[in-house]
Amino acid sequence: MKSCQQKAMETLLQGHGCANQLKLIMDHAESDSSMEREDLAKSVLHCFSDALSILIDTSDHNHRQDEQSNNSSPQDSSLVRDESGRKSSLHKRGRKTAMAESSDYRRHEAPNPIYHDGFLWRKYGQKQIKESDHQRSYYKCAYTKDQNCEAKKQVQMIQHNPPLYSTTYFGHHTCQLHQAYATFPLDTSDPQDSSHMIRFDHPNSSNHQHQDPNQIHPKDEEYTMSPEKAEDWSPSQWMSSEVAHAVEAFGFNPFSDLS
DNA sequence: TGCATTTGACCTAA
DNA sequence: TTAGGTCAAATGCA
Repeated sequence: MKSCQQKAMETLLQGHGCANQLKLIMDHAESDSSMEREDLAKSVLHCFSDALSILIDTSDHNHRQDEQSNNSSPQDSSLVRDESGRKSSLHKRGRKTAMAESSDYRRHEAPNPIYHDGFLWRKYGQKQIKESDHQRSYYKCAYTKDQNCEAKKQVQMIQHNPPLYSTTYFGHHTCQLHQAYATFPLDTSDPQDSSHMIRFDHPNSSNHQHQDPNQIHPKDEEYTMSPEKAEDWSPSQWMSSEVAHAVEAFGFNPFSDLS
């Protein structure tokens, strides 16, 4: 397992180096290096996506090991317990069973729901689950139709205090994610901001309307970000929780040098 | 006006 | 019959 962490660290360090190079190039924006910037942006995004995959897999593996040790009873082996000790219906019935038992099923639990995990999601449903006090949100890849990508995820609060969210991924992304990100817009209208923040936006998405599809509507009692608060955003707030935790665990912040 | 989200209805497996 | 998953019209926002 340690090798996975090391692999993730190496990937993050690689991304760190690319980000630094990008910063240097942007500091000398008068030079015609748009191609180089694009390549570096690609590299940075690729590194974080890879690290993210590694960390999610690692987290999930640990979680399953915990479950196996906690559920030593054979008849309980197919059940997942949430933090309150309640047996989740995740593996119990219907389509859920087929989805959950597929090899493409990955689950992650964190104090914050994973909104910015490097992929662009579109919410297509929300449901009150009988055995849970909280609603479950259903997301599918934004490129489901465009690129026939079948990746999906479910986000559900499983514990209120302290908050704990379960994010379950189903299927693999078959969309050309990195290709799409390669052309993401860096808003150079404000050089200060552009040198501090790399946004994981897609130019064809409606994010240019400042409507983040991953942002939960206030109605959901989830999180929204005011412009004042956004100024105080640290990487741990806008990166996925996995990457942020890795940054903290490995004792460096790849973006701290960018200011 | 176009887009994403919301939400009630419908579908389907157990 | 029940409950989880999905669809699609309605709604809201920029």
